[in-house]
Amino acid sequence: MDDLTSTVEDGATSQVVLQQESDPTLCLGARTLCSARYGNTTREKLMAAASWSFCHGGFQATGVDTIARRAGTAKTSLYKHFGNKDGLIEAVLEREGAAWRAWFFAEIAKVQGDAEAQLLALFDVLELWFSDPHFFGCPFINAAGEFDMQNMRLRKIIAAHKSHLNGWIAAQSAILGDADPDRTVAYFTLLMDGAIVAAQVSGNASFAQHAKELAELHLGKLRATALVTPHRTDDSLSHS
Amino acid sequence: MDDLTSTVEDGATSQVVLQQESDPTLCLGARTLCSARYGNTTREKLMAAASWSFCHGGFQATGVDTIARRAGTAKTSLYKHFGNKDGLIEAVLEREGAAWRAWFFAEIAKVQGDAEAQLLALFDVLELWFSDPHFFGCPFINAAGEFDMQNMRLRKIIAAHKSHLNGWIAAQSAILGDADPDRTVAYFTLLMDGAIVAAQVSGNASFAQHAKELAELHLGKLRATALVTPHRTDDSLSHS
DNA sequence: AAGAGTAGATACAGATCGGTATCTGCTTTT
DNA sequence: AAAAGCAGATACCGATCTGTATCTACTCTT
Repeated sequence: MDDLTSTVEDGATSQVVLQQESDPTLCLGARTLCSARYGNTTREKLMAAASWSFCHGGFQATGVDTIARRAGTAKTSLYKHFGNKDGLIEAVLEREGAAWRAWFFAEIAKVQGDAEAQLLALFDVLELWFSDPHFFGCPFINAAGEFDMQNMRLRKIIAAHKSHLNGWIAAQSAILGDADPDRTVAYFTLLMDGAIVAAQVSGNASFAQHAKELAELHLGKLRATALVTPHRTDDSLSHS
Repeated sequence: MDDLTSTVEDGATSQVVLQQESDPTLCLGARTLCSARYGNTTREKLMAAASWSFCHGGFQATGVDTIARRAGTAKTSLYKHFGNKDGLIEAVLEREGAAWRAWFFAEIAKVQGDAEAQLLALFDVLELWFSDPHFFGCPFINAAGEFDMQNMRLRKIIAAHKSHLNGWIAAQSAILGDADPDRTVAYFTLLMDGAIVAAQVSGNASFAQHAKELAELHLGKLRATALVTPHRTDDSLSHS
């Protein structure tokens, strides 16, 4: 709680993130994207069934009949609630994304330490995620591969998800005196996406630790330059 | 002395790779996975149409009728040649993988320099790939997200593709005196997969350069520990 | 010239796809 | 108690899916 509070106060973006993400109805007991706990309403049952089916069998390959049957509801209820299959997909992605972020940041907040420790703990939480037997990769990445990226609705949802993550990373790196947070965000995006895909394809969760090692290399260099020039830009550094 | 020749002679694995990959019928004029040049036979036309359709619209969402229509052939010919849709998918993945690797290593070989320069040039070639307007991500990664990884045929094809890449990376890092090539291979797998996914999702090819920068961090540390006596740490690098 | 192999065209099969219409209950609100 | 709304059940729609059967036409080999 202490670490979480200080982090939220220091990072303006992460404050917004964590406040938006708090959803008591989620009650994340498990850690995978496909196993967020849902309620007993028809809508919740449909989203739970759809989430599991989409993550496990793909979006396009999973039919609405399968989802309705798995949810124990009527197909008509699915269309009354979500309009069409695309609406269901979007609702599932947004909900699972919010549930994942809530779990992710909560796990990170358990770790004690400064901003650098928090940033590195990110990869330990990733490894926890990869180790779940129901880990099927990141639904957002899978959706990006399955659908055309010209799909603007999908682009928007994925961008919002990444924006939450990037905001937190940028805030943490700013605490460390990072003169170029955008670069650090790009590095972390690379390492996270790479670890997710590599772990998914190989079935080996240890890629999270390899990503952590590469992140340590960057943060180590960051710390060295931050100590030398606390509030200087990179250009002035190269001329010295 | 040709760089390619020396590289092949030095790395046992890469020698096997490059010899296997040489296929005169491919004649790669373009650089995307979906645009390997195919012949005029019915089988070639089918594979060309299937490759483009699968990469552009996904594997499961693309029907065999669409492929046959695009190829200008009869659907019966498709089933006579490939048995079923899965056979066609596997043939396309293997062929496109071989074509991509042939193009990839040929582009790298154009770069002059030692093994470290070659390893870093890898990311410049990736950026070239990302910049292609017909870049739809890596078909192997997309297939991994779309199909269950329990699919053993698919696992085998993807593993073979990755094995080719990993063998070359391990050989190059061994030339540099790397005491732990497996670690370097894991790092490069991470960086390549991450760059591919990040570029695909964001539509920004510059992630290849960010991956290159992270690789430079690792290779720099590698060079320092290889040249300096083993007890020396990397902290001396920061103020040079 | 005869036969074999390849490929095109067409039609079809059985299943599933996304999506809708209709009707019957049940619960909640007023 | 009456009204309103939600959800289940069923049947159905047209389209598309993978895969097959059949028949014809062309080319290459012997």
